[in-house]
Amino acid sequence: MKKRRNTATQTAVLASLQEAESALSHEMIQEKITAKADRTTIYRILNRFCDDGLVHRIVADDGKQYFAICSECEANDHRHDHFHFRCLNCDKVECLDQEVSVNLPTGYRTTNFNGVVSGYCRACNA
Amino acid sequence: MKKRRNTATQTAVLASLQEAESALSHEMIQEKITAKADRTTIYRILNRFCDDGLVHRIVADDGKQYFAICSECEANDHRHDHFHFRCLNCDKVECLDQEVSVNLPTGYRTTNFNGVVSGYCRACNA
DNA sequence: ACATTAATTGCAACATTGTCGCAATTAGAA
DNA sequence: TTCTAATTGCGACAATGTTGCAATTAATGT
Repeated sequence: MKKRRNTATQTAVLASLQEAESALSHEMIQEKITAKADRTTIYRILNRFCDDGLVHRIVADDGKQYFAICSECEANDHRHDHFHFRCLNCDKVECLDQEVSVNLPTGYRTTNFNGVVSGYCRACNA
Repeated sequence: MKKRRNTATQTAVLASLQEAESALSHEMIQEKITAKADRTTIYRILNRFCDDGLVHRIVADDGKQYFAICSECEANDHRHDHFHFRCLNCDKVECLDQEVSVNLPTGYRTTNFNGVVSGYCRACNA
């Protein structure tokens, strides 16, 4: 693993993800952190977090990337084979803790799982 | 359902999807069809096909949209709750016929399923 | 065959998302 | 403090997808 430094922006991004109860897009993060930081920097920080296995990336069905802390990954060998739910109204992306195993044809090798279900969450479903 | 017309481009796009053994991105379609057509037109045709339930849209983990004919949907009430596999090397996106049911928290309503697994297909895995 | 009407197209412009190169900062170690 | 490499900010860029609007054109009726 490459050597890392501690910077204010980095800490702020991490904190925003830790406080969040759902996955955050780059835009949401930028709005959350008070310290002003360049768009590019935040993207780079997030990519670094992903590389380091600190955070995992979800590509939702809006084509956008969302990021969430790997809360239980340290323990269980870093699997992200669970679904996420994206609310079409409030844009919240949250984890559904339902592990899924996908059967692949022989000879296939998988490196990434990305399952997103979208619809309306309880708050927005009224 | 809105009234539709038959045009050459539309037919060509549909044919390219029917001939394909996998889901196609807009770009792949444009390369496949001989008739020259504007990028915008193809996007609009594909959106129309989706609206009409002729085709379904997959958003892969590269953030791009892929389109595939609804082969078995006429019959079984139009569910797309199966996974797709995207090869990181040859970019092919194919259906995995494994139906998945996702358990949602109460009060949630889902309108769209989007499951993509990526990795290397048999041909590219060598 | 012709006229009418509305669906479709092409073009330009635009928004958004995400990445990259490069010079300037800056955290952490010596 | 000094050095080195990680990080940042800025600008530019690529890619994807959408929209407005004028021009075509397929399908319908006469």
